[in-house]
Amino acid sequence: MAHSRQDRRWARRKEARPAELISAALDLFVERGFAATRLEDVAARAGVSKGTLYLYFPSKEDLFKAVVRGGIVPAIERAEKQFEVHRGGAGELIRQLVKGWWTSVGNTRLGGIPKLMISESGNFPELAQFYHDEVISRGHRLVAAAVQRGIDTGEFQPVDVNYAMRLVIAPLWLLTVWRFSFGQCDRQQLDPVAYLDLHVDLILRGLGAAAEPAMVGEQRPGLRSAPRPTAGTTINSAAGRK
Amino acid sequence: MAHSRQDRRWARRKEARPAELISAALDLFVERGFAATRLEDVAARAGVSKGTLYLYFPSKEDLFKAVVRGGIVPAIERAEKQFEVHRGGAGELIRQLVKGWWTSVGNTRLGGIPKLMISESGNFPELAQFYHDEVISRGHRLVAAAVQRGIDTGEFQPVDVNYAMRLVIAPLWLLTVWRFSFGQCDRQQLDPVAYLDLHVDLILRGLGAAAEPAMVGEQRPGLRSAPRPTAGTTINSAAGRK
DNA sequence: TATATTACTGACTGATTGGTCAGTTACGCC
DNA sequence: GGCGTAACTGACCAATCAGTCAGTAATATA
Repeated sequence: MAHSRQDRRWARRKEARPAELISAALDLFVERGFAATRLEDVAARAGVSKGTLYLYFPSKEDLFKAVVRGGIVPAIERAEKQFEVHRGGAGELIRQLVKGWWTSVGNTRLGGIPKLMISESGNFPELAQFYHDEVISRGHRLVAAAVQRGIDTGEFQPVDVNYAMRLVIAPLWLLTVWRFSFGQCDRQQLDPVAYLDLHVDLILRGLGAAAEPAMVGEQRPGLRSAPRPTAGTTINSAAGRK
Repeated sequence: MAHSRQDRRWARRKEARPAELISAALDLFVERGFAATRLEDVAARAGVSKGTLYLYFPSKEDLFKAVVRGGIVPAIERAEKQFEVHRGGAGELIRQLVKGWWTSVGNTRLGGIPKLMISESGNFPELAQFYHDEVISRGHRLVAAAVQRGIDTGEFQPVDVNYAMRLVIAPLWLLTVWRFSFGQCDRQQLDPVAYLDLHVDLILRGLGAAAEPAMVGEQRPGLRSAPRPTAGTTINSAAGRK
């Protein structure tokens, strides 16, 4: 044997390198932003030299693209599946989509990508377009379809779906973006799950068919206010947790 | 006379320089981000040379601070005045605060600053802290106080004000951030005023005291659903505009 | 007009870093 | 064992740009 394991200065690992480089790049891009991340650091974190990085990615920009492509697209596809499978009220669907987003994006390392994309969109219009077409517009379509379904069944009021959809996702944007920007400045840590719960409670209540006196008796089963515990308790459940 | 107006290569304008430099820097920082903005370009846009810029601002970072200080802080102070002066329901107060934000920040050049701060917060923790203390936490306090007032008067349900406050402002963040990130990618232009109107309609409806059958008869005067035109019409007013 | 003051200029420097490539070394194959 | 291939290294190059400063010219003052 020419080398013991310790002697070996490096090993050939052609298959593993790209994923390891992308993972390292995700960490550093999210942590420092695109411009402030040095490729030498990315390479070092992946356990290789800068030259090796350039064997797999022709430029810094291409590495950036690979990070975005690899991380987010699968998540949106899972959400689309979730939508197709769902049987039940639109309100419950929206609740589940929000929850799914939290577990598969918001609460993972991927949560840094939205903020990263916002920050760098100006300097990479082409990449912004890609992200918009491949992720954002699909997400928008999904949520808009859920809202539309609620309107069609009479569960929601006939609002403009395009605006309502944006109001549904706005707090999700804020949550991720916040964590990677002013998260450190905020002394009080808020519980993301409680925050999202309250958001869904409020927005569904806001969207819900008017609770006019005449309608109280003939509320549809899907309507949010009845099936869950007392509205006050539910909405206020956020207050209990620290 | 030594020089005609055309001959003169430059003029002494000590008083005007800082404001002009800050204005130029605001444009370029918003357009390109902090790292990608070259000070030579800022100086050129302000009609001076790079050396002059350094006569007024000791470093790029200090210039950045000056941009933030000069632009946003006065706006938040105006909002605080608005709060103190207001007489009327909490719902109407929130509506006015949102409207005021739109006219004095969202719909002006200053609208780019929130996105700028989000993007650069990671690389300038000290500045992020400054912005957080001087702008964000004051804005939070303001909106939280408005929500609290609504709860105290019984106009709103007893939700956790800290979470509700964030839900009130989330769509405002999204609106400004969007314009300076994916705004170009979006083919459909949405009307910000209609968007904000719908937001306020929905969130106030969501926050509103429960319209339980028993309570319908004894709604307080401040309650949102009755005083405005039919809920359906109002909420849907967004749909009408293009 | 002459002189002093200082706002302003712009070429320069030093540090950083994206990207290159000639050389080195692991490893498959005979 | 030894040979060929290609994965990998790291010193190097070139471009960029924040920040400097010796010099220039506008203006105040006398």
